[in-house]
Amino acid sequence: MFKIGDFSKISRVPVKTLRYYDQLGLLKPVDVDRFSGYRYYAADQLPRLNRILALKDLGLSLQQIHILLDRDLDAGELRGMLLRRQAEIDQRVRQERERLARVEARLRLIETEGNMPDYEIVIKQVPPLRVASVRGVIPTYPEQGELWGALERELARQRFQTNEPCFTIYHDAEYRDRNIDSEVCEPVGSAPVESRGRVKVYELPAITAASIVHHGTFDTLTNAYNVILKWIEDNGYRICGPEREIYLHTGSPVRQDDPSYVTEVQFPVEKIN
Amino acid sequence: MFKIGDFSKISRVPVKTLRYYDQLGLLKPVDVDRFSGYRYYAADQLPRLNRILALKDLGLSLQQIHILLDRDLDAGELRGMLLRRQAEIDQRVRQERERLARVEARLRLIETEGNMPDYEIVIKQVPPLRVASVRGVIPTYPEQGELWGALERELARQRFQTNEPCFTIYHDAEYRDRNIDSEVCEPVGSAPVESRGRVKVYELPAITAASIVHHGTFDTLTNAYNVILKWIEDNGYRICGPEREIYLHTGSPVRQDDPSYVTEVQFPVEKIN
DNA sequence: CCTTGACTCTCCAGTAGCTGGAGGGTGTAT
DNA sequence: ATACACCCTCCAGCTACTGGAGAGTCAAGG
Repeated sequence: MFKIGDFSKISRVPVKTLRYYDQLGLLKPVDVDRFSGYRYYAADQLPRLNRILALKDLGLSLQQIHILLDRDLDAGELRGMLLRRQAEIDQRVRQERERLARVEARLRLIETEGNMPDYEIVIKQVPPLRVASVRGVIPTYPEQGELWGALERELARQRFQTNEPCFTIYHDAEYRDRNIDSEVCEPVGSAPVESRGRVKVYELPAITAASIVHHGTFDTLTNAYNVILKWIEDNGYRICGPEREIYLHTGSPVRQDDPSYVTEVQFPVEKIN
Repeated sequence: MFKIGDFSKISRVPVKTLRYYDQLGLLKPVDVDRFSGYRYYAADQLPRLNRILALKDLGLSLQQIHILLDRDLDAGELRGMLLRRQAEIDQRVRQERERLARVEARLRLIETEGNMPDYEIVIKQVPPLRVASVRGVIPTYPEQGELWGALERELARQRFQTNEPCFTIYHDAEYRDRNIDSEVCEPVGSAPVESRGRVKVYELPAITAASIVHHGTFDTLTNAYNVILKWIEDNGYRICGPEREIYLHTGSPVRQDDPSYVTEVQFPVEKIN
């Protein structure tokens, strides 16, 4: 019979941990003095403790170990848990490697640029979005106003007012500065709005998007485009849909030259391999 | 200006998380209504939030991010943190891969054996140990008693009494059942015990050991030896010193045939590569 | 028998980054 | 007026411990 300190020395498990395992019911001392509360362990409790350590070392939680040990070590059950663990660790390793790659990319960026980048790119899940939209080919960007006008008029007619940011989807597969196939959208949630004329109401599918936020006038927005496109390429993603340009400033009339404007660009992407 | 829910929708960050970041001072809303306590965020806070998300994604803690952002993004500091992170992740990946290997080994074991093994092997750090010992070549195992006798007599003479388990070190490089070079040891801690005659008092170095605990009579101890030797080979370790056999039963007279005996075998090992 | 020092006990708080819930106030639309 | 969505604060819980306070216990030495 060992007092907790001796048992701790033999097993190389901290006293606190032994007490914690006692509390969890994972490893109860064979005897507890009724008056002093002292815990007494027996040498033949070492196998159980070692089993706990071994399973813990495989990455199982104490709860899982508790279950396994108390069901008398059912091999099938253990196998199931280990298979799940295997998959988890496998994924874990992959994630950590990707993270490592990102850290390295960031380090290279610092080497070349000498300081923090002006932009951050974030991958986000965008949920399905019910929108009212007008799509059309416009000669040049400033003429998008006409599409917005059509959309606004119809929504006003249907007595709908949004408070969510509106955005444009650019359907061209490549960049152009003339004859741009653009679709101006306004989220309508579950409001009773219906398609009519050039205005279509429908649900955009959910996407996984690389996102960048630009702060400033529109004419410097191309910077953000360059940065995010490079990022997508560098980080093993592929563009898989038309990009969205989201106008985060509040207040409707879109002018090109307000330096307080905040615009988000989202490219739907998927991971390569 | 967005209420927290809208800002949450835009940024895809849960409301609770935004409140948490506010609490930490990591991202304060531009305005808080004095009366209702409502938080109001501005679109141009998105870059900061995204920077937080990006750095978090690299695995930095919120505390580290806080420091970085509030020192105006010192590139050198970030570089330092990222280099450290890189090393951490690198090690993490290695550890997880080793763990994966162990899980796979365990799964194979289950496949072949059909159930949980009887033994668990644990790697433990054994600290330096000051011992009194008697070493000698004994014809056969039962004759170890003579060495114990010599040790006990001398320690009794020096008025020393142990409460720690005693053990034997086997110095033969390979297994033999005759003329065994064995050293019987008793830990003496910092007690005032001195070498005298055949009894040597000195400090054993710390070791990293693979350990197995055997429960039962001595004649089945070879099982444990077989299991641990196989384990060492299978798990990429190499034996790098003489093994220790530790007698964990309390009470001195060692008889061979007590089925309640608990014995631990420790092989000093090092990881290959 | 008393003291000293090592050991043990229980209980509480803290770790990181949230998440969930209770209980109550606010804002807008009908 | 009322319904409803939204917001607030505060508290508890997650994992596997770790550290500390304050108090009791044990064995040895004087």
